[in-house]
Amino acid sequence: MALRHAVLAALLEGELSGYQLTKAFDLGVANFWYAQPQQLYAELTRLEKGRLIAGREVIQEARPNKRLFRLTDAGLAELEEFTAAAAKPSFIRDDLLVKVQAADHVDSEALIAQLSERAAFARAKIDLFGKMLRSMRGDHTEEEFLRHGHRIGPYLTCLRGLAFEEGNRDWCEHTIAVLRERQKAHVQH
Amino acid sequence: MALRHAVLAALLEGELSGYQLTKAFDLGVANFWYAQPQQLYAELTRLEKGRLIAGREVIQEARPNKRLFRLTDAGLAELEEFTAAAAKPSFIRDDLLVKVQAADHVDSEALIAQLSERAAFARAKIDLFGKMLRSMRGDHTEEEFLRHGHRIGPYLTCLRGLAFEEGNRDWCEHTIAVLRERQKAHVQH
DNA sequence: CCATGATAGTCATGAAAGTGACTAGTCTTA
DNA sequence: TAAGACTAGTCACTTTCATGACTATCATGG
Repeated sequence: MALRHAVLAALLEGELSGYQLTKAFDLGVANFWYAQPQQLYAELTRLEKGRLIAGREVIQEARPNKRLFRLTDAGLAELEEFTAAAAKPSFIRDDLLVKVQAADHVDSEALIAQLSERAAFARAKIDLFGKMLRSMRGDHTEEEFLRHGHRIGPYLTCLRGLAFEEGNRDWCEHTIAVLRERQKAHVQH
Repeated sequence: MALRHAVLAALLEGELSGYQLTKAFDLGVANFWYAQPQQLYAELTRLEKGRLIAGREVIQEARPNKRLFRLTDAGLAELEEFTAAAAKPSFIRDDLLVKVQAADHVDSEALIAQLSERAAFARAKIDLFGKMLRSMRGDHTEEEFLRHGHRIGPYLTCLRGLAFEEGNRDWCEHTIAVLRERQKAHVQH
C-alpha cells in the first residue's frame, strides 16, 4: 500500500492522465516516488475499481485518446487516514552502498567508475530540482513562498530530494578521493 | 538480486551466523541494508545451495546450536562481478514523503507528529552511527584511518548512513517549523 | 520516404520483499 | 518463581516491484 498512496498524492495536483503520471514518476524526475508505467497503469485500474479515483475519457484528434483521473472523496479520505497512520522508518537501500561495503575486497577502478557515474547523475538531479523549486516559488523568496504559498507539499518533498542528491554527490566525491588516495599509497609500496 | 549481494558483502567481515546477520541487518542498526530475519534465513539457504557461501554447524551447550557461514571463492567472484556491473540509480522511497506531498490537503497535526517521530529516530541513529564510526577508527583520526585502515568499506557506508540521517533530521525539523508557522498564520485570519 | 521519438497505453510473468505465526531452550529480573 | 527477553531459527503466505514484449497513431528531421 505504498505506490497506491503516492498516486493519490500526485492526483492532488489535479486531473492527470496515466501517461502524465508516468512522467512525474519517472526516475529522472521523481522527487518523492518512482515507478514504472506498467505499475502505474495497474495501480490506476485498481484505484478506479475501489472508487478512490474516477476517470473520464478524453477523445483527442491529433493523438491517442487518454483517460484523465481525479481523486474522489473516498480517495481523499483514504489519503487522510494514511497520513495519520504511523510511518515505518525509511533507510537507504542502494546497490552502490553494498558495493562500497565490499570496497576492500573488490577492484577499485570498477568501483570508482560507478561512483563517478552516480555523482554525475546526482548533479543532474540537483540541477533539475533547483529549476523545479525556482519555478514553483516563482518570484518569491523561499521563505515567503513557504509562509504564504498555497501548495507547499511538492516544494517540501523537492527540498528533501535536493538534499538527498547533494548528499549523494558529496559522498561519492569523497569516497572516490579516498579510494584514489589509497591506490596511490598502495602503488608506492 | 539485491539482498543476495548485501549478504555476501556482510560475510566479508568473517564467519557469521544467521542470527548475527539478522542483528546487522536490523532496522535500528543497518547502515547499508535492512532485511527481516525470515528473508535472511531464506537467502542464506539459497546462497548455500548455490555454493556461494558455506555453512558449518557449531554445537553449543548453553544455547541453541547455530550455523556459521563464510564466503566461498565462488561467492567472492560473484560479488566482484556484481561490483563491476552498472548500478541503477537509487532514490528515496518513503511513506513520509508521500504524506508531506499531500501536506496541503491533510491534517497538519498528524503530519507534525509523524515528522517529530522520524526526527527522533534520526537522532538516535546519528548517535549510533557516531559511536560505530569512533569504534571502527579506534585511536586514529578519520583522515588517518581512511588512508591506512584496512577495512574502510563499512566505515564509508556508515558515513553515508550518517549523512542521510542528518539530512532526515534537518528536513523534518525544517518541515515542522514551516507547518507550525502556517498554522499560526491561519489561525490569525 | 524512412527512422526516430513522443503520446497513450496493455499483457503476462517472474523476482523480491514483507507479514504473521510458531518452536524451543536459556538467562535475567522484578 | 513467574514473566519477559535473548538466542537461534522455520513455515506459509501475500503484497509489491520489476521486466520484457507488444499495439497504435502522429509529428519531426534528415
